[in-house]
Amino acid sequence: MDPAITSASQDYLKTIYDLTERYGRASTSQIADQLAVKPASVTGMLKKMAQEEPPLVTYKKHQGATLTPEGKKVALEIVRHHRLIELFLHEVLGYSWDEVHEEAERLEHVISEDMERRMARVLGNPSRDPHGQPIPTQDLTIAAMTDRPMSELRPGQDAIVQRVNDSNSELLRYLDSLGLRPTTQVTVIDYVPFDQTLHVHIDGHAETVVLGPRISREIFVELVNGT
Amino acid sequence: MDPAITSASQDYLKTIYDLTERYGRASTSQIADQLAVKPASVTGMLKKMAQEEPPLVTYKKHQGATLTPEGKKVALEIVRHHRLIELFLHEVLGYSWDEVHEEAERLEHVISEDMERRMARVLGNPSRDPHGQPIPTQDLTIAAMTDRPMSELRPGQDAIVQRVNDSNSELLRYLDSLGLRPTTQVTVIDYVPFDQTLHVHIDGHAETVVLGPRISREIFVELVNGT
DNA sequence: TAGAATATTTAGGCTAGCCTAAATCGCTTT
DNA sequence: AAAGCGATTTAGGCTAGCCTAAATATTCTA
Repeated sequence: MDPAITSASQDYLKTIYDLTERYGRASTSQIADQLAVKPASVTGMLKKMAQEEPPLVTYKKHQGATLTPEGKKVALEIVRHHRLIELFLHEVLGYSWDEVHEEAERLEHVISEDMERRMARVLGNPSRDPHGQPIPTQDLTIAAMTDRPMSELRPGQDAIVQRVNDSNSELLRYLDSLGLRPTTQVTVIDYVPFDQTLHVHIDGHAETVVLGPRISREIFVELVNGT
Repeated sequence: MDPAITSASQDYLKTIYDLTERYGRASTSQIADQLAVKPASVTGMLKKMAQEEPPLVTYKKHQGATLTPEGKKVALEIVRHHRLIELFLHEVLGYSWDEVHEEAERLEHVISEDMERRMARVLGNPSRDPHGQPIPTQDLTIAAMTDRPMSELRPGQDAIVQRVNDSNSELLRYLDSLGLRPTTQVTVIDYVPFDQTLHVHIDGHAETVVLGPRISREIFVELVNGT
């Protein structure tokens, strides 16, 4: 048994993938934050993972971690598990979109490849999870996203919500109460640079809502035509 | 965090429950066999589990382990998980009855009570798993079985298969090929004391099959009327 | 009742992942 | 160039679960 790939290392790989997607790099302290462990523990774990055979991460002191191609495969495998499970829980077992993440976090490490394929088939080989996040295909390629954070929108622009980060269930419940979900169309009415708030009209709703940057940065949208 | 109840201790509790049901007691070496660990490890683990607060097992040297009421609750919880998952995999994801056990062994430790209830509802609060084993109810009571091992049948007796042990997938495939499943009716044609084989007619099949004691002890049947 | 079988104890070792605290290193930014 | 922050190292400790081997104890069975 060379590699093992424990639950803990799967979490590290997933986190590194995630941070790299979102911020371009994965620093020790960011990883520590996300996994709720201490930076010293992360350093130790990264060193160990980098010298496994085959190595799943590349680690250079003071420069955080990068996934090797094999590491990225493992990460995408877990991401595929996670998102398929989320959709499955939503579609088949009636979970709401704010309840699926926690359950998926535990299940993603224990389902077989067979179960993964069966779920995918029952769901019709879906391409998005309940939050609009793309699901890697069975051969572990993931659709490139062309959307942008809603925080970049400015007054007059129309956009359609594509996806939302899934890990904050309180945020998800709030967005749901506002009617902000994938496919929802929004129009920016106003932007206040001082506190970076967007005043947004949500399609089908009378009232305008005000979104701070902590929220608008977690929502990704696609612009509508030439706005 | 007092009790923890790790995956490992759940496995011990389930095994003790199982052995007690089947053989009336759970000895150290039986537990060790079932869990594929060494007897010395079992002794250590049982001692630790017996002195937790609250204790989940009662342990007396050289007399194996017994479940306390709390321990039995935990065991039945896991059994309920296991059997619901097996049925769910079979009904919803199209697993055959010999494929479900292994997947359920891993999933049973990580699903939430919420997921358990949702699966039960989707399945219509079922009372039996794909092997005919009774599923504990949500309040953790389990139907008392009145069936007997097929090995006790004698020539002339008619019986209906109720349930089969689930852990040997090779056996399950073989039984399936014979048409021996829950609800199947059988008639005993002959019994050979020398090697304890039963010669059995299986309803809907022309040929008589011969079952050795290793097989007939794993199948539980209900006698038909006064045979 | 003796020997066989089963169980226990002891002593030590292992992996996996975490933790702490304190010291130090190195990059970045004035 | 110095300060400050982030990262790293070191040294030690922890839990959970296993393992081994050998000695001993108990219970069962012939």
